[in-house]
Amino acid sequence: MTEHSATTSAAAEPATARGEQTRQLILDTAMRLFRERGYAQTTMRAIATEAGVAVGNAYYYFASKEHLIQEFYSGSQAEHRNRSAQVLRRENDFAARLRGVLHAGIDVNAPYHSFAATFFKTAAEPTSPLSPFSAESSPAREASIALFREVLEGSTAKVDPELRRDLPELLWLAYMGVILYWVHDRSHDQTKTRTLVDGAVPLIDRLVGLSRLRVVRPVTREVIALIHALRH
Amino acid sequence: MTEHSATTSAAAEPATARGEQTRQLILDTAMRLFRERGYAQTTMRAIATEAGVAVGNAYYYFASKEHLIQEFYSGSQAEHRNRSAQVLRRENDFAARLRGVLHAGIDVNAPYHSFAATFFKTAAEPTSPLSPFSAESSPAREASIALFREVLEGSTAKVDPELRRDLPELLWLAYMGVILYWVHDRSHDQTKTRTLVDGAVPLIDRLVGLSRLRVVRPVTREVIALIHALRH
DNA sequence: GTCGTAGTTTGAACACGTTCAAGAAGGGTG
DNA sequence: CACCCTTCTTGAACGTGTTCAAACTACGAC
Repeated sequence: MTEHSATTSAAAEPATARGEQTRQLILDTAMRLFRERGYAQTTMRAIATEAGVAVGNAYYYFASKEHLIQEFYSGSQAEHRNRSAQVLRRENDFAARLRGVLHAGIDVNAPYHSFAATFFKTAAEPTSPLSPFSAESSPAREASIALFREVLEGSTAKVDPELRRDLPELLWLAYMGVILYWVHDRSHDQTKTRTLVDGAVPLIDRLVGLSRLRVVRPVTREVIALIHALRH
Repeated sequence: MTEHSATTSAAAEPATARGEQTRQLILDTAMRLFRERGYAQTTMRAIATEAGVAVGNAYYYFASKEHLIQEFYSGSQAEHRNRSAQVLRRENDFAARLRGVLHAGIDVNAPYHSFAATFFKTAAEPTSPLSPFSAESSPAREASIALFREVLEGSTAKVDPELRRDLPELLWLAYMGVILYWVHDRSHDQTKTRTLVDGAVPLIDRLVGLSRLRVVRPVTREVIALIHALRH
């Protein structure tokens, strides 16, 4: 499963109302137990029992235990967009918009911090479909990048036109960095991650502003060329 | 095991020559099988059988299957220091030294790229003792940071004195970033990671050089203050 | 030589994720 | 109503990581 993926016996999309209901029941039960006991301490048997179905039934709808988490992932992403929309409507300063969206991302995920670690563990594995870089999560990634495109485009920021095209992806990458820090953040209520955001945003803002200066321009070009060469 | 660590029934350090021998035999067998078949495809039973011992014996010396990998981790780190030493003796230009050490890091790990992903998966989990940020791998981390301190101190680079103290840690962090990219790098012979290093090093070099300029100084201070606030 | 103890080794047993062949429900078609 | 076919459900069985009580080994003390 690790070295060769692809064999994932794709779980079924429910085709009937009954199916949809069962799927939702299993998912809700799983999420509840994950929150109550943690991911590792929640067995598939426990989920099935609590949901009142057979173990195999869970595997009819979800290819694996980890795939149960992917659901929460896309759910939280939608919620992230919602909460960001408020800030984006209010602000038009680039730094304020970026800061708002980053904080919104933390807000949305905060309730799951305790088992986000487990999710992250899987996501970090390159062959995993849950990896934020994988083809399988490409739609989710694109949606997230689109959010940062909106941060930029709705703002008054003046940016090197060539950088403008790639900046949303870079901001998304920075967001991934924030998440990475957040996952490891053991401080109370993850306040340190807030500090990181509040400290990093002005720096990014200044950097982006500088990108247009004639002296810095060549460096900007260099960076852009590099990330183009590195993209998959 | 995920949410609450600590319970790790610590595996024994061999106290006799016989023990030392068995431990080494198990480790060698495991590493061979990992390379031959990949991590996931290698069962503890297979390791035990091939090594000619009982399954339980492997667990006497290694707390878990993943702990077998930690051994390779510290081994590769020693090898990284060795190989870096050659470059560090030859060069005294900061960029050249940094580039050399980063490439050495990739060289050393290249043979294990196929299953480094699995290792990384575990290392990414915050609660794991294998995490490069964990207390348990603190000695390894310190050793690695020391390597980057040598990169800096043996060089002719002029650096803001306040930054000088923290720069090695930042370089180590950049190295972690390179490794992160490398793990996900699917290009032939991971040539893209080489591109990343060759592209990023001049940028870092320029940035470090700028840190002393009167205009940039306040930003430098800001960055330093931020990373101090964020350190655990 | 016998005993005691620390160190080592064993393999059956356990828990959990996952699979799969068999069957049940549901509902359209004649 | 009888039939078929898709969709869904079941739970026993499998493979694998891990545990543990019991046994074995080595070796110094007496």
